Amino acid sequence: MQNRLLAALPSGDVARLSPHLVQFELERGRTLHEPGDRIDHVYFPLVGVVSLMTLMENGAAIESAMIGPEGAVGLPAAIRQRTAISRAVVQGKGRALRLSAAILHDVWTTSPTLRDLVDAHGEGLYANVTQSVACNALHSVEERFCRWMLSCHDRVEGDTLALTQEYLADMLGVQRTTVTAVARSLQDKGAIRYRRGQVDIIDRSLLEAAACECYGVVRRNYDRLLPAAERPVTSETSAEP
Amino acid sequence: MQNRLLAALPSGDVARLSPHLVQFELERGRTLHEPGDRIDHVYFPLVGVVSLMTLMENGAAIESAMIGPEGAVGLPAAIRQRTAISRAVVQGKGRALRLSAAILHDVWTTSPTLRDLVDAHGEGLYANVTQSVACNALHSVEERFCRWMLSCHDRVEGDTLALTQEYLADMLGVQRTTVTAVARSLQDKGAIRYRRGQVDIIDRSLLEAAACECYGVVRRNYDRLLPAAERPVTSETSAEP
DNA sequence: CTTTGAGTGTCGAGTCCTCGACAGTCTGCC
DNA sequence: GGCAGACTGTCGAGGACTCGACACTCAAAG
Repeated sequence: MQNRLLAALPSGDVARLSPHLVQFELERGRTLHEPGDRIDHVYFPLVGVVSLMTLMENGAAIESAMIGPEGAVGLPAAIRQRTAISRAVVQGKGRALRLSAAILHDVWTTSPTLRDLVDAHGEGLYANVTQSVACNALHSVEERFCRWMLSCHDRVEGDTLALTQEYLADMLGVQRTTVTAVARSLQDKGAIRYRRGQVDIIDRSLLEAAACECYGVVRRNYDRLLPAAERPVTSETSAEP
Repeated sequence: MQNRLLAALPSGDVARLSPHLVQFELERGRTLHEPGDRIDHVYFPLVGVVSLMTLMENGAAIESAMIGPEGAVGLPAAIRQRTAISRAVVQGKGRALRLSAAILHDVWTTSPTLRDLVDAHGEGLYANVTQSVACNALHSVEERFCRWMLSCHDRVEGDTLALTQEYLADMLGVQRTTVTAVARSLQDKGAIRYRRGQVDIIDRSLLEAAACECYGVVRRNYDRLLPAAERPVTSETSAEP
């Protein structure tokens, strides 16, 4: 699996960037930046998920967007040389390529393709957040739970997600007991199976049926804006086993 | 009252833009663009509010952001020559300056100040939407009602807002009966007074006390990113009568 | 092998908000 | 002046989610 932004760059740009791309292990729970931090590095996930969290004054943190191999963490802020406005937390184990913001900015000034990609990424991210505004106001916890599982599943390898119900409750901004009830119900339906800190996706189509439209809307947006993923993971394209 | 983006431009840029700035009346309820529309014009509100709405498949529309004299409608899409992703609806009567996207793009290519302002506007808007994600998940209807009233009050002249409870219910994504109850309660407290399709703000400090933190967070963000408003409207800066 | 702590199951009271329904009231228009 | 339509008031049943509490279970560390 590869990063869709890097994959879309012409070879000339890749040649200029690659000497500065550093392999970086995404360790679960690690914070990449806090609100107010200056952005010195950009992370291009290859596998794995990074959550962008909005912090509230009482310490609550809720996910505003999820970034995986379709994007990069810190992109707009790095280019504009600004500070971060959210907290970026590694959600699931994975790998990324790290790049210094200065190098990225250099290449950005001379590469129209990179500029286009940065813009496309920004638009996809904005559309994602915009959709979440509506989603959090209008959709049930079960719908949002399923949307979240699917988004996550798209961005990692395999069908097992390492996360606790408490963690997920924070992401969604609800009580743990509510997550427990929803998870239980989805397990009874055969959509997922979970153990301590681990969720297996058993039947993706059941999740898709129970998720709100927001999952598909955001996904189609990215597909429209960025070159196709190397390994498509939509159910429509999956072959029989 | 003036548009903060235009006010921050150097005189050379203003000279190039002003022949193409057209006075435009913001009429309540008018749609400036729909999702998917090509953006041919950008609107710089002088007084009044435009709501950016996210549309759902079932026809529901919910506000993702509010734009007034601190910003512009269609900015990022016009510069990048992309299509709109939300519906833009005029919320309250007002005036704006309209500018062709092509002209804006021309000046943008040569003016670093304009590029900075566009970036700042984008960051403010993104921060606004991000905050709303959390707000919609965590805050009560009364808190969000107050946040909305304050945001709106900042962007119009006078203390009277022309809007129905049904309209506001749509914006917040809740039932009208809930809005009625909240409005009633705030009127009893002496914060507002309302009649058919009209709300007077009686005691702004009561609204501020009942609003969630999101109002202040977003406002301070814009103040940090853009040059100060001509007519500050924060309670802190108000003088005694 | 035991202990410890993290993760999950469950319960129940209580609150917020939904959803549908209908009655009243104001405004503008004919 | 009266009518139609838009706007607001109110009610009540019901559902979704909160909030605090406590018991249980598993996994890893000692």
